[in-house]
Amino acid sequence: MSYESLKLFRDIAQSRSFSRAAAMNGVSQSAASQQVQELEKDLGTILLDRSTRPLAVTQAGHLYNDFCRDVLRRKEEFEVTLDRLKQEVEGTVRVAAIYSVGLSEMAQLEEEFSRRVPKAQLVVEYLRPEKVYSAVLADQADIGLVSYPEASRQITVIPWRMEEMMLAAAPDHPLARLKRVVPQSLNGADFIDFDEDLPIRRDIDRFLREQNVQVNHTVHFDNLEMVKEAVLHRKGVSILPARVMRDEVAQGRLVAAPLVASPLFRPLGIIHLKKKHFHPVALAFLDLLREPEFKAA
Amino acid sequence: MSYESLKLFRDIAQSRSFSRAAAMNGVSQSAASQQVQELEKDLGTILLDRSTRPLAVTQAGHLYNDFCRDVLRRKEEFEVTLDRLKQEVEGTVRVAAIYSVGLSEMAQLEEEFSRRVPKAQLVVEYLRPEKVYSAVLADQADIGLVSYPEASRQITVIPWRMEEMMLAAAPDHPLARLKRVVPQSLNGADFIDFDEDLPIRRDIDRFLREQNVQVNHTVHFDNLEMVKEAVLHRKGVSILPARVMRDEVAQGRLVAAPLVASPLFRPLGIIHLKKKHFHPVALAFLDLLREPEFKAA
DNA sequence: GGATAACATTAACATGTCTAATATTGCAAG
DNA sequence: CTTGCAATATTAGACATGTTAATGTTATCC
Repeated sequence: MSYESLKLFRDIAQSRSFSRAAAMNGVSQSAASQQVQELEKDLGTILLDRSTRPLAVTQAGHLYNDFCRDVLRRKEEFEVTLDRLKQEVEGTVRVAAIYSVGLSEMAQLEEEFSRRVPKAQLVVEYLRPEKVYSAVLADQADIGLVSYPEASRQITVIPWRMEEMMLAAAPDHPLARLKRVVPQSLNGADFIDFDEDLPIRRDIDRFLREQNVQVNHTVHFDNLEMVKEAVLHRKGVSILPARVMRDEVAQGRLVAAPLVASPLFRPLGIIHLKKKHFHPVALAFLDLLREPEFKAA
Repeated sequence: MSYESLKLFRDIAQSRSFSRAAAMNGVSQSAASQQVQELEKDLGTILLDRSTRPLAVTQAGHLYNDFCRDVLRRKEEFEVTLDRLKQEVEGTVRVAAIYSVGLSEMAQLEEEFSRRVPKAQLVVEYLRPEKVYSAVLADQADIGLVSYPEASRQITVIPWRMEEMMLAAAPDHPLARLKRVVPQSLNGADFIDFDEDLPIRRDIDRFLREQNVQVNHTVHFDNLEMVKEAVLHRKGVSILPARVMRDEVAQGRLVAAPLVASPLFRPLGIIHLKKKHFHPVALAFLDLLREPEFKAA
């Protein structure tokens, strides 16, 4: 049995002709005849009465014809539903990102993406870093955007961009007058930290140690936004990615000074399940992410 | 696609294992794997996620699984309905017979048949000869029982039995005293005829002519029962099949005397459509009809 | 009763499907 | 992190199934 056979029988029963139905289905009359004979042998019943012209459909033939119609209709239904699902799934890219990738950045990305692939839908969710990992692991997000990305058994990392870190200070802070900062300038300054278990904290600590700088550790937070907020409120200085301060700098509420000598970078990465099969739309989004424009932004 | 494939996929999805489902369906694990791969290629979608143990059914996989279940259920339903139809149709033999085959004869046949094939049903309809032919032609009867059977383009004849014809007379008729009748005894007798267009009439006329007998034609009827009735009422004598007079002879209401010299026979035949496909139960009935017991009765 | 149009039959052939053997992969235990 | 086990994937060749083209048979019409 095959869908072609079902359709063929249905057409034979409807047109009351083997040859016409065979032609309709692009097979020879012989094939049609043989298929029905085989079918009748299997069922142990005559379905069509060929001893009259045009042929007659027997009672059992009508039952089988109804069966064919029902199955073919159900198949159509399945195919339509599947297409809808494919459209839905394959037209959507689900991204989980940490807050600090920047909303304006993502808005720009979304705009460009919908321009290039108009039928696609981009769903971005902003989550705390560990939630980004679990969203990707649970296949609730196709792609994750995180800082200091970590690969694991199930997760693959694609390096995305390196964000330059700068000294962050309130405009009226003494250090704010410096256009460019040598690390030693920070000696003894009140410093706003990240929590000790965060990779960014380890990176900054390493940097300060290498530069032989001793800062005055004051408060610490588990996320970048709170650190920035604290700097804004003049609780001290910190070292933050330049890009996340862009708005505040433009508004004159914050000063970002490049670190001379040895610059410091925060790596951002794209993570996804190793086993993930990306559909074309998702691949298009990945391509977009990796273009210089967005890598550099 | 085949029902086996549908069942296989359903079992894979349910058991969440290729190998178990393959074993259940009596095929190799390799075959199961290949079938699903082919299917996924056709549909352009992943149905099962094998990168986890046990495997996971994707959203599309669930859709397809539902489709499989529905089709298989519909197939079961069809098969049950078909079996019922077969039981109904193939368990019934429809017979159309002329009146003069004899009710007691047929009752005996019915009894014997239901003893041999208990699940079978025999439907006998008594009709005038031309109605028997049209019932067979219209496939309203599987088998027809007629005298002087005539084959045609669509009808096949199976000779059934030859019924000996005897002189029929009322017990007090002068000819009733004869144990055996030579045709010449009939010379000048009042004779009750069949209508001229009936084969039995032509047969009797030929017989009388061959024997150089001149009878006195009185009334004529279009059927055997009326002729017998007329003889009973002493309107004259006639020549009738011995068997149809059995009851009246036993009751002493009629005398049946064999015709010596050249006996006369009425042929009975089984007729059916040339194109007819007899099912086993019908064949069993035909076999019964053709057994010596019923051929000779 | 012969012509013709439809269905059946046959044999050669192509295609698809299965099995057996083997490679690869996911997972869990050491 | 490696190793072993169990599950799935891959491959090639045997086998079955379905198709075609040619030809035979049958129903119907005139």
